[in-house]
Formats: sequence, structure tokens, C-alpha cells
Amino acid sequence: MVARQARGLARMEQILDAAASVVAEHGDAGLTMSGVAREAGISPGSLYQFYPGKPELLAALADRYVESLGRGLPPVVDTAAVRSAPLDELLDRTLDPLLEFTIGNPGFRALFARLETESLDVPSLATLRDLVLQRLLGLFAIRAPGLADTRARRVATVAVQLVKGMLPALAEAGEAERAALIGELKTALIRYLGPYDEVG
Amino acid sequence: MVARQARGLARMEQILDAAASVVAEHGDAGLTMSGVAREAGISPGSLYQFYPGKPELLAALADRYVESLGRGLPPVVDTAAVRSAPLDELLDRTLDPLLEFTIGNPGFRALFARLETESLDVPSLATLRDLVLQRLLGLFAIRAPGLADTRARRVATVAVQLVKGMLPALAEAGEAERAALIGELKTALIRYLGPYDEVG
Amino acid sequence: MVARQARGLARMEQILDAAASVVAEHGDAGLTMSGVAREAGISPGSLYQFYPGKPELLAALADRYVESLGRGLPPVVDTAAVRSAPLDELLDRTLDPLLEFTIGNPGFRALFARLETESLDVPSLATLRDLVLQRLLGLFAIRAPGLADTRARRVATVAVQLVKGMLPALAEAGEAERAALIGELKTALIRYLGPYDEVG
Amino acid sequence: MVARQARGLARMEQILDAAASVVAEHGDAGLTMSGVAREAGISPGSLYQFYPGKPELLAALADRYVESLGRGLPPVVDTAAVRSAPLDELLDRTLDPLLEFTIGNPGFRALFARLETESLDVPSLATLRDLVLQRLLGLFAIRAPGLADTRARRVATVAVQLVKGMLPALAEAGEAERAALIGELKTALIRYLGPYDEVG
DNA sequence: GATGAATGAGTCTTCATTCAT
DNA sequence: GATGAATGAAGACTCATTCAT
Repeated sequence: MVARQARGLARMEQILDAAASVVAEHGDAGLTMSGVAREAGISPGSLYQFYPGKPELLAALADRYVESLGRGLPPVVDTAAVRSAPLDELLDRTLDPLLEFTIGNPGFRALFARLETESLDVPSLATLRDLVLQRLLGLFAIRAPGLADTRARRVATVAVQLVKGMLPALAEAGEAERAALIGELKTALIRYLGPYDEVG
Repeated sequence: MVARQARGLARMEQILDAAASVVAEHGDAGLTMSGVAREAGISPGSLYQFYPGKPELLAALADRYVESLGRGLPPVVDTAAVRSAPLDELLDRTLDPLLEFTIGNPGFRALFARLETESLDVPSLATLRDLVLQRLLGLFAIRAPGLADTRARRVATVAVQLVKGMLPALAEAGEAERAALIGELKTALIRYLGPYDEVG
Repeated sequence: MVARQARGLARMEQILDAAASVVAEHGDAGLTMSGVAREAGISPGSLYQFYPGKPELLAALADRYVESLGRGLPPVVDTAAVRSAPLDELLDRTLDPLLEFTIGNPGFRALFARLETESLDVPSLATLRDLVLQRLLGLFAIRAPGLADTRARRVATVAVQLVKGMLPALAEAGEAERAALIGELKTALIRYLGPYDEVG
Repeated sequence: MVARQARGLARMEQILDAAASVVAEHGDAGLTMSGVAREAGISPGSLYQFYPGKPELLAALADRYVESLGRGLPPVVDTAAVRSAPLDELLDRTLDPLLEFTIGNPGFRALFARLETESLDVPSLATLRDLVLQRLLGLFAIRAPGLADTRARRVATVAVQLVKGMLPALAEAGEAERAALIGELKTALIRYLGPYDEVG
């Protein structure tokens, strides 16, 4: 019974892998249940024994991405490091894993890009954005305590959207150009956020 | 026969209106020929007397948006104003019509947001992005002649993506919050671009 | 009024020309009313002022072909020539115009080929086959009076089908091969019909 | 799972049966996927689980006809029988199964008749014609070695087209008339081919 | 549990025909 | 008479979902 459940869970992961690879290759519009089944090496009917429908499958995929990304982003704790590190270092620590993850996961990108658009209603993705926002707000609370809450939220929004906006361009760019673009992005962030930072 | 043609042209506009509203509501993936026909109050067959297919209809819609937006964005000419205006004024003149248009045209937003994603191949939209980029480069050439070309292009990309990234949030926000967000966006842009500006 | 009618008739011819060229180019399955209208330089609506529907247009086209071919095939009259000419000469006189017409009129071929198939119900084409059959029977009556009627009809059928069967191959073949094939066809006919011929 | 596959194969046969009957009744142009589905008593969608599209269905139907016919036509081998049989016997052995098959399979006739016409691109049918041609050439090589190759090909073409041309008439005719027509056809063939035959 | 066949609604597109102007 | 827009019924094909085995 445990073995059975374990096997079931393994199958679910395998299905999500298949879904991810389909989304990565054909975009989220090209994701079909049969396509996923084929890629997963199972029959369409079997798919429905693990996920009750397409939206749920998509949501599960998104959930996994978010969780996986979440493991890479350590929570903000008020350590000495966070309190006193130079802004650019702090930025590196925050941004780099996020960019790496996004660039390495085209399926995630496709899903995430859809987020602000249309009918893709996947809670965890929206959650993700809010989560990143919360982290930023946490940082602000430490580094820019003078920033009022409503304003801090707007600042965080601008910062998040700037990063989000750059993701496709970063993904498309070649190795070298990507590094340069990331540099430029960080410049933008530092220039923008620096004046709010009461530490530097 | 002038009446004929006039009626035909009116129909084409009416169809584009319908398409715009469908795209606004269901996103570009939710655009179906029958949906547009229904929205326009005509039969599916009639659609094809004006647009030979779905891609062409989409392209026509995008073209209209781009053209309409283009009328609001005066070309960059090396006037005294451009040469010596304070950066924030220059920014207002450049940004405000664009934001206004985007916020007022949800269909455009839906299309434009999908731009960097796969599966939406509408030349005029890409053209639009390049056009905005070119404008920016034009401004840089005047205001920041010291900026090397490749670098200028990256800076412009970051600026464009920042604005583009903010569009959905702006559209969603209420009147007051939107104004505040726009203010914050401009702050970000000025802080980012200011150091490149050799005039201010 | 006469002028009006004359103009109407001219239009009808022009429409048939258009239909013929469409059939010749796109096959009879590719014949559409709008296609004919476009080729004829008129509007679809106008087409229906001359022909009440597609079947009627097709029938009219077939009629014209048959009539035109009929003018090239002189009736069988019991002249000395018919009575005493060598069989091969007689054959040449009968066959050559027919082959020439068919090869020169791809539209006719397309229509005629459809004859024995499916739902193309055009009386005049069936008539044509019967007409050729009648001619042959007429010749038989003169040259092979000993041939019983029922049998003569079968012989004529075989001869007609042989010719009909060869038409596509002849049309496809190049100049030289075509001549050779026609020679071979005539050989077959002469060998087949010769024994029935009481003149040679 | 053998049962599975067996059922699938049975379905495929059943679908081809339906297609055959549709083609027989409405001609190859009248073959529609929904028509076949209706005739087969299944839904349109099911069709596509067995045949990926209309051309493939048509091709499969033709393939089945050709294969089925091929089983009836023994290959030409240089046996004593082939070498020394009287021409009319040889003809009977070659022609009879072919005629029988064609007369009994109206669908095949409809497809085969359209062969020389445009718009029907089914390899196996063309193959069939070539195959029959090859058989004839094989016979000629044995019975009429003096016939030059190019000429032999023309002779075979004429013979094939004669038979092909007679098929519709044979199918339409009643029992008795058909026998008579077949007799007449054989007469024609013997008279035509006899002089080339160096055995008789 | 797994399989793959079955379904049916929905998509794009075409085309004969009609109708307002 | 002419025009071209309008119509609506097909037709090919796809896909999420269900079901018998």
C-alpha cells in the first residue's frame, strides 16, 4: 500500500515532467492532455487517474515550479548579513537564483508569462509573485524602515515587474549578451532602490 | 459604389472592434473566428469576405493598434526642447501617451503582453517594440552621446521592459493607485536613466 | 432590345469561357461559382442572372463543347467516299478531328472523363457518347451490313471505349509519343474492326 | 490486449468498408469523413484514431483494393503454360479475375476510373496500373520477343486502356449483355494482340 | 489501475446561393 | 442589370473527457 502510493506519486512526478517538457517545447497553448500522456508514456485514460482535468494538471505543474523555486529562495531573516551587506551583494543573493531558475526552466517561463494575461487561473503562480513581493517587503522593512507601507508595496511592485519584464529577453539572449543584460538590470535596480536603502 | 466601399470599410472596422473586445476579454488564445463573428453580429462566412483568415485578422487588429498608437507618439526630432528639457519632462511627454493608450485599450495590452511569448507572430507588434526602442535610442543619441551603441541598446531594452512589465499592474489598479504607480515607475526610470543623461 | 439580348448572349459565352478555363486549370472539382465569376470579370451575383445554378452552368458548358465538337464531325452520309474508302482513311477522317478537339480542350476532357463516374449528370455529354455511337453504327450499316444490330452496338461500344480510354494518355503524352500512341490506337481499331468491314 | 488490437483492426476494416460503400455510391469526390463515419456508425472523431486524415483513408482503401486484387493475379512466370498456351486461353486467365474483381467492387471502379484524372493522388492505384502494365510487358517478352521495348510499352498501354475503358460499360450492363460485351472485348484484344504474338 | 477506443462539441474554412442597394 | 456583402450549411480536423474491457 505504501509501495502503491509511492508508485503513484512517482507517476505523478513523471507526468509533471512530461507536462513541463511539452510546455517547454510547444508553449502552453500547445499543451494537450494526449500530448502529455504520450510524452509520459502512458495512455490518456491513465492521466485522468492522477489529475482530474487539464486545469488541475496545469496547477500542479505550477505548484511544483513554485515550490521548487521557493526552496532556492531562502526566507528573509534579520541577520547581520541582510542588515549590513552592501546593496549589490544583497541583490546578487536575491536575484541570481531566481534568474537562474527561470532561465533554466522554459516551462516555468511560459506559464509565468501567461500569468498576467488571460484565463490562466493558477493560484500558485499568483502566489509566487506575491511571495517575491513579500520577500522584498521584508527586505525593505530591514533596510528601508522609513519607507511607508503603501509606498513600499509600490516600490516592490515596480522592482518585481522590472525583473519579470526582463525574463523573456534574458532567456532569448545568448550567453554573453545575457550576462550584459543582467548587469544592466542590476544597475537599474540598484539605482532605483539605492536611494531608499538606508544602509549603504 | 462609394457607399459600397464605405460600408465595406465600416464593416472592417466593426469587425476589428469585435476582435478587440474578444481579445480583451478572452486573451489572444481565446480569439476565435466564430467568437468575433458573434460579437460583430455577423455570420462566420462574412468574416472571410474581409479577412482571409485568422492570422490576417489578428495582424489587422495589431496594425490598427500600432497605427493608432503611432499617431500619438510624435517622432523624435532634435529640437531645442528635446535637447534641453529636464529629463522628467521629456519622460512625461514620451511615456504619458503610451500609458494612456495601453490602459485604455485592453485588447492591445493582451496582444502586446503576449509579444515576447511564443505563438503570436504579428509583425506590427514586434515592429512597435522595435519602434519604441528606436525612439529611445534616438533620444539617447541626443541626450547621452557618450553611451556606446551596444550598451545603449541594452539600456533601452531594460527601460522598455520595465514599462512593458508595469502595464498589467497599471491596468488592474484603480485610478488613485495607478497614478501612484506611474509616479513610482517614472522615479525608477529617472533614477536609472538619469546618470546616462548628459544634459540634466 | 436586340442589342441587349446580343450583349446578354455575349456575356453568357464569356462566362462559359471563364468556366472552361477554370475547369481546364483546376479540374472540375476546383470549379467554383466565385472562381468563374472572378475569371469572367463579373460579380458572383451577376453569374446567377445568366445561369440559375452550378449544375446548369456545367450543363451549358458541356452543351457548348458537344455542339462545338459536333460541328467538327460531319454526319455520316452514304457517299461514295464512305462506301469505298479504305478503312484506314475512313478512320482518319472520323478519328482525327475528335482527337484533335479533345486534346485541344482540356476542359472538355475533364468533364468527359467524369462522365462515367459519379454524380455529374450532364445530358449532353451522355448524348455525345451516344452520338458517336450512332455515327459508328451508321458507318457499320454501310460498311458491315452483315453485322446484326445488337452485335453492331457492342462492337461500336468497344471501339468507342477504346478511344475514350486512350484520351487521357494521349493528352498527357508529349508530341512525339502522342503520335506514336495514336498510330497504335489506330492499329488496334483497324485490326479489330477490319474483319467486320466488308469493303476492304 | 490481443483482443484490443483485434478490435482495432476490425474497426479499421469496418471503416474501409464504409469508405468503400460511400465511394461506390457518391464517387471519390463525394467521400467525406463525416459520411464515412455515419456509414460506419461511429463518430467523426473516432475515424481519426485510425486514419490521420482523408488522404490517408483514401490511400488505405486503395491499398486494400490493390492488395486484394493482387492476390487474384498470379505473377507472370515463364512456365510452359504461359509459353505455349493459345492466346485466348492466356487472355482468359489474365483478364477474367480482373474483370470479376472490378465488377464486384464498385468502389474500386470509382477510384480506378478517376486515376487518369487530376486531383486523385493515390500511389497504390497508379502502382496497380503500372503493375498490370508490367505483367503485360512480361507476357510480351515471352510471347512477342520481337517487339521492341518502347513499342511494347505502347501496345500494353493501348490494351490496358481498352480494358479500363470498358469497365464502366461492363458494370452497368446486365448479366447477359455483360457476357457478350466481355466476349467482344476479348475479340478486340485478340485481334489487336494476335499479330504481335509469335506463338499462336 | 491501465488501456485505447469513443464521443461530441468546437475550430477554421469554403462555397453555393440570396439579397439589399 | 450589376455589385458585393451576407448567409448558413457543410467539411476537415482537434481535443478534453469518458467508458468498456
